[in-house]
Amino acid sequence: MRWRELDREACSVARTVSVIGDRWTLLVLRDCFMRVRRFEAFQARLGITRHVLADRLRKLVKAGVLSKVAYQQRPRRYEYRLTDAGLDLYPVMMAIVHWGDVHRAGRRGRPLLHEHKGCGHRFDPVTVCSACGEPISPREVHVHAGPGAPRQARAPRSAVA
Amino acid sequence: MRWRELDREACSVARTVSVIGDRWTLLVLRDCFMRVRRFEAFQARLGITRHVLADRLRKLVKAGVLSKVAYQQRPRRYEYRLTDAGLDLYPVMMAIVHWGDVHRAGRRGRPLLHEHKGCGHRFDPVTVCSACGEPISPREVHVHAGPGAPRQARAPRSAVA
DNA sequence: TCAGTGCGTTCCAAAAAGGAACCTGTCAAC
DNA sequence: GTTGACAGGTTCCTTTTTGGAACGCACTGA
Repeated sequence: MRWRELDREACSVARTVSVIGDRWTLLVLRDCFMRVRRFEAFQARLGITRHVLADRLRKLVKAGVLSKVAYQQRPRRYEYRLTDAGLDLYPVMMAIVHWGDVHRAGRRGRPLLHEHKGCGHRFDPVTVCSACGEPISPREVHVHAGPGAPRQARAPRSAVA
Repeated sequence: MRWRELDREACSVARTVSVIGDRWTLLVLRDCFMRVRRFEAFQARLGITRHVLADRLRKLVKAGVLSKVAYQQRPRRYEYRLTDAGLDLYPVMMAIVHWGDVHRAGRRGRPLLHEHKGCGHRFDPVTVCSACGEPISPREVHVHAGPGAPRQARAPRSAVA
């Protein structure tokens, strides 16, 4: 299977991965959430080659995750900002950060701490059920075929995808 | 920056991405959560080349996300199962699935539906604050340097990483 | 002995990434 | 009016990583 075919799979993981499933793309998005917006800034922070950066930004714009906004005319310059769809990737980022905090913090501890402005406390992200509010775990979830399932899909009895 | 240097960054996103930030790795993990465990099964489902599959499984085992368990002697055969650290990636997977469900479902609707055994309802994953239980959004989060922050880090005033 | 199964490895061509230099507008200073 | 700087790319060439198909090995069972 090639990269371009991924988004045609009847699987939400495959479709999302076709947008963000790349090491540089994930790091670019991390920086976007840290309010980095300009080509030179991404390049300096990431140490990515300019060629690859241009490619990734183009793809993210095309995917509707970033938008290119002119911040100056003559010469015309653009910055890249998260769209609403891009902001919706926040739970993905937080889940990634949290896994790293728990499993890769090293002996010095986690690099950053998060504070929730709403309640004023340090916190960790927790994934809960939208119906009952309890935290979810793989063993407590059943999966059923949805309306967009491939025809004749046998119910996959799985925990996720 | 090369792939191998990523895990030395003082950033939980970079460290996690150095483990799972690859299109095939994410799809392999998706299948792991769907109870796929054997080399042939991954290969048949994913259409990944055997070479790359062997490489990704090796890396995931080395990273402590999967473990190799013998399920038969003579000839010795192994299957790959999620470790506890691997199971902890569940929130990442669910966040990815959910983004795909919302933004890439297409007109037929989402491929799969999730049911929470605990409460018996269909649900979506929601990311909440561990302190107050409210859903979190990028604008409501402040970031502070933690104990593992790089020296002289100016507080990055950012939403995530 | 022969076919089949499970899990890889090897080999080669094609695609993607790394690295450094170069190009294009525009302004401002010398 | 030439030189430099800045922002945002593009070009060119080399090194790595994939894709694809074939092959190897250790068994089993007929």
